[in-house]
Amino acid sequence: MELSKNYQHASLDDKWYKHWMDKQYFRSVPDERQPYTIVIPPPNVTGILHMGHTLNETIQDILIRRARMTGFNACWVPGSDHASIATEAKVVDMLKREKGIEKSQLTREEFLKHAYEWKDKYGGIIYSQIAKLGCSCDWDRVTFTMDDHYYKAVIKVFVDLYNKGLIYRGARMINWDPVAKTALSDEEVEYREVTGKLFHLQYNIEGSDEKITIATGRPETIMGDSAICVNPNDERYQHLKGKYAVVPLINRRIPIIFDEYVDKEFGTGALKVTPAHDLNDYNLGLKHHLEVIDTLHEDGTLNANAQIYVGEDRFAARKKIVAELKEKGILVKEEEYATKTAQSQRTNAVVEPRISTQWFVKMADLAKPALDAVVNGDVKIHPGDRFLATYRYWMENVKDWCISRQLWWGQQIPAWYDANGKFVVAATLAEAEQLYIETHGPLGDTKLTQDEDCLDTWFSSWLWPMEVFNGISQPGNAEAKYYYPTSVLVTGQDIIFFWVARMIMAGMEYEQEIPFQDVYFTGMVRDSQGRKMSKQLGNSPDLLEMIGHYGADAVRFGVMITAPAGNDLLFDMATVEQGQKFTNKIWNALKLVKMWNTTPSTSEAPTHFAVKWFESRLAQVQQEVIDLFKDFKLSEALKTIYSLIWDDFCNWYLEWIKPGYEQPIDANVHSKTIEFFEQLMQLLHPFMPHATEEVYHLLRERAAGDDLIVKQFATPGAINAAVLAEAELAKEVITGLRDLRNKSQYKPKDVIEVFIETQQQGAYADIQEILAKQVNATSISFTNDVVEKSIACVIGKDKFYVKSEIEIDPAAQKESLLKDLAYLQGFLVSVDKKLSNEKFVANAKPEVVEVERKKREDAEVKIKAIEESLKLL
RNA sequence: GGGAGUUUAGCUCAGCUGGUUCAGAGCAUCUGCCUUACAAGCAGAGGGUCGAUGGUUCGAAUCCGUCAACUCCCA
Repeated sequence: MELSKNYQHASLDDKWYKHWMDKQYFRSVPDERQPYTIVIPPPNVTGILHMGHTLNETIQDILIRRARMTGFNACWVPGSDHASIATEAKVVDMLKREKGIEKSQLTREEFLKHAYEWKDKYGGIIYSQIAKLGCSCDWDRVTFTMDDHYYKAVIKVFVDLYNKGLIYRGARMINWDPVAKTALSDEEVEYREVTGKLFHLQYNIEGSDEKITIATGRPETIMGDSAICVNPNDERYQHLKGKYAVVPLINRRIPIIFDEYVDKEFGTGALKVTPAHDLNDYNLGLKHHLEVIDTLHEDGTLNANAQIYVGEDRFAARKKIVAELKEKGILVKEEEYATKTAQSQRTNAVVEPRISTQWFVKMADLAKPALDAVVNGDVKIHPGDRFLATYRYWMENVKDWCISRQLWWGQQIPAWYDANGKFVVAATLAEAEQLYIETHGPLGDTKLTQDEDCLDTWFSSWLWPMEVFNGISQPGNAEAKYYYPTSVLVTGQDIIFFWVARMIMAGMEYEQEIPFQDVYFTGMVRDSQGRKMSKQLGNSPDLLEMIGHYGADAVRFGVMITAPAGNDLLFDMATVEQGQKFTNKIWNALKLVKMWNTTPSTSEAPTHFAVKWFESRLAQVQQEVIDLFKDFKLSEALKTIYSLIWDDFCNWYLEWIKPGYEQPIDANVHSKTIEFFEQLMQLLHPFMPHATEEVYHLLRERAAGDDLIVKQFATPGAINAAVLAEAELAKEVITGLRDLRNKSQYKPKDVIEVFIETQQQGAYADIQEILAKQVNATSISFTNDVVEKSIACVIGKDKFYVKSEIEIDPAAQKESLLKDLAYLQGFLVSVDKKLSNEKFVANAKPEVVEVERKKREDAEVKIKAIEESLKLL
C-alpha cells in the first residue's frame, strides 16, 4: 500500500471516533474489574467549548484512556448544567430579539417551554465539540442537571436539609443584581478598582445653627439614612451626644450615634448610616436598633420611601441629587478617592446591597467533615498542597450559602405558602397539603402556592458525582455503589469553593464518603501575551476550526505540552503546529519501517546492539511514565514520550538499524522494530488517540477487536544499565565526532578514518559498527600512539584521531584545542579546591568525595591528551 | 488590610527530600546539509552570577530571614 507523503488527519479523526463508538469502547457497565470513574465538570448548556474546556476535557480523556488500558473499567460520564442565571439571560434576550416577547408577558410554564426549546437547540453543540476532540466518554450516560430524576433529587435534598434544620429562610443583606433581578452569591460578584467621588454634605443639627459634614460616595441614598455615626473618641463631635441631625432635601430627623467602627481619618470622620443599602451600615443598624428604610425598587429605581425622584434610576437620581445639593449649598466639597465597585459576573451591573428574604443553607455542620476529608488526605489535591491552605481557610470561615435565585430556569423551591405567609416544605403539592394540615390545621379554602424562586445552579451540581448514577434519587443502587466514589475530578482552580468544596460536603452528607479520591486543578488558559482568553479580546481561537486545520491530536498535544498542573498556561498556536509536526514525524517513521524488505534472520546473527538498547530505553521510559501519571504530571509524561519517539526512536534507533539504500533488513530486527513501534504508539495513545490508532493498524494486519484503545499495558521489561551506558557513550562519541567534522568543515559526504586511544576498548565492541555508520567513517580502529596528520580531540575519557583526504587547518585546530584546555584547567582548579578542603573531605558522603576524585583524574587525563595534541601541531 | 502563588536561556517552563544524569527541555537564534521516511526534515553550535540581599552549611537554584516585582483569592 502506498502511504501518503504526510499524515492526513482530516479523514482519520472521524474514522477512528466512529470505529470506537461502533465497538462501544466508551461504554462502561459494572463488572468484576475495578472501576475508574470520572464525572465531567458539567459545562453549561449555553456554551461552546473554549480553550479552558479543551484543556480540561483533554486531561480527563488522557486519564480515562490510560485507565482503560491499565485494566480498569473506565467510565467517563458526560453532561451539562442548566446554568440558571446565564441561560435565563440568554433566553430572555433571544425572546426579545427574535420574537419581540418580554419575559413579563409570559407565564412560568410558557417561559420554561421556550427555555427547553432553546436548550434542545444549543445544548448539544458542546457535546459534538467534545467528541471532535476525541473524548472517550460514555455517551449513554449523558446527564443534565434538569433531567427529571435529577430535578427530583435536588428537591429531595432540599426537603431533607430543611427537615434537618440545615436550610432556613431569612432576611439578609444580599448582593442584588438589578438587571437580572436576582440575588448573587459572594462568589458571583467581582470587585473592580475605580476612582469614585466622595461628596461632603452638610446636615443641620436639630435645634441649633450648627452643621455636621459627612462624606459619602452615594448621595442618592441619603433618603434612606437612619443615623449619623461618629467615633466616640473623636474630640470634634463629643458635644453632639444625644442630638439629632436632619436629612437634607427630605428633612427627616435622625439620631447621632457613636461607634468605634467609624474611622476618624476617613472623610470627615462622620458617617451617614443607611442600613438598607450598605452591608456595614446594616450591621451597624442591627447593633444600634436603627430603622431600615429601603429606598430602591428591585430594578434599581427609587421607590416611594425615597420621597423624591421616585421612579428614577439610581444613577440618574444621583446626578440630579448632586445638582440639587450643590444648588442649595449643602454639597460643600467633592474629592476623588480610590474605591471598588461590586459588579455582577453575569450582567456586569453594579451590585446593590439589598435587604431581602432568601433561602440559606447552614454551612458550619456540613463543612466540618468536608474539611477533615481534605486535611486527612482522603481527598488528595493536585498539585501538592498548594490549594490546601485556601481550602482550609474558606472552610473554617464558611458563610451560609444563599441558594434562592429570583429566576424561573432551575428547580423551583419546594416551599408552599398560604395567604398569610405560613409555609411548609414538601416535594409535591399533595405532600405539602398533608403537611400543612398536620402543622397548621385544616386547609379550608386555603390554596397553597409554591415559592416563585428557583435554586442556585450550584445547589444542583454539588450532587453531580452521586446523581449521575442516580445515587440520590435511588440511594444504594448498584451503579452508584459500583462507581461512587469516583476516581478523580479535573477542574479549574477557580471553582474550588463554588463546586469542589460543596461536592465534598454533599458526598459526606449523603454517602458518608468522599466524592472523588483526587482533585486535579488546571490553571487558566491565557494567550501568548499572558492575557486571559475572552470573547471581548477575540484572542480565543475557534476550536473546531483549529481541529479542522491541525487535527484533534495536534490540538491536544498543543494544550498539554505546556500545561503544568495548577499553573496558568500561555497558549500559543506554535505548540499546536509542533503537535502536527509530531504526528507527521511518526507517519514518516511508519513509512520508513514499512518500505523495508527483510532478509531471513540467521540463527547465528547476534542481536543488534540498537535493539538491545532500545528494549532497555523503552522499559525505562515506560516506568517513568507510570510514575509521572501517579503524580498527575501529564505534561511531563507527554514531553518524555515525545522525546523518546522523536529523539531516541527516530533520530537514533532507526538510523542505527537503517539498512543501506535498497538493502533488506534482518527479519529479526525488523519484527522487533515493529513491536517497539507498537509500544510507542500505545504509550502515546492517551494523548494522541487518532494518529496512534491509525499507525497501530498500519503496522500490521489486525484481527477484529485488536484496537489500540483497549490494548492493555504490559509491565515494563528489565532495564539493562550497562547497555544504556554504552549507548550513551555511542551518542556522545558520535556527537563529538560530528562536531569535529563540522568545525573542520568536512562535507557530509567526505569520509574519515577514526582511531581511538582508550583504556576501555571493550566498551566500544558493541557500538563500533554504529559509530562508523553515524560519522561516515570507513574504519574505526584502536591505537596506542599519536596518529600523524590527523585531527585530535578528547571525548569522554578517550582520545580520538580523525584522518581524511581533506587538508587540515592547524591554526583552527590549535584554537579549538586551546579553548578546551582552558576550560579543563579551570575545571581542575575548582575540583582541586574542593578536594583540598579538609572539611569537605571529612563531612561529605564518601561517594561524593569519590566522585570528585574521579573528576580530577578524568580532567588530568584529558589535559594530558590535549597537551600532546598541541605539541603535534 | 489578610492569605496564597510566581520570579531559572530571547520566550514558555522542568528541576522531589541541599553534592556530575545540576545549571536542563522545548520553542526561537546561528552554522552546515534538498544524505531516497520526513525541509512539517537532518546534523551541529551559541546563550543563564537560577529576582535582590543576608543567613545556615564543607557545599545552596534547592533550606531559613528580609526586600522587590507580577498574579490570584478574601475583606
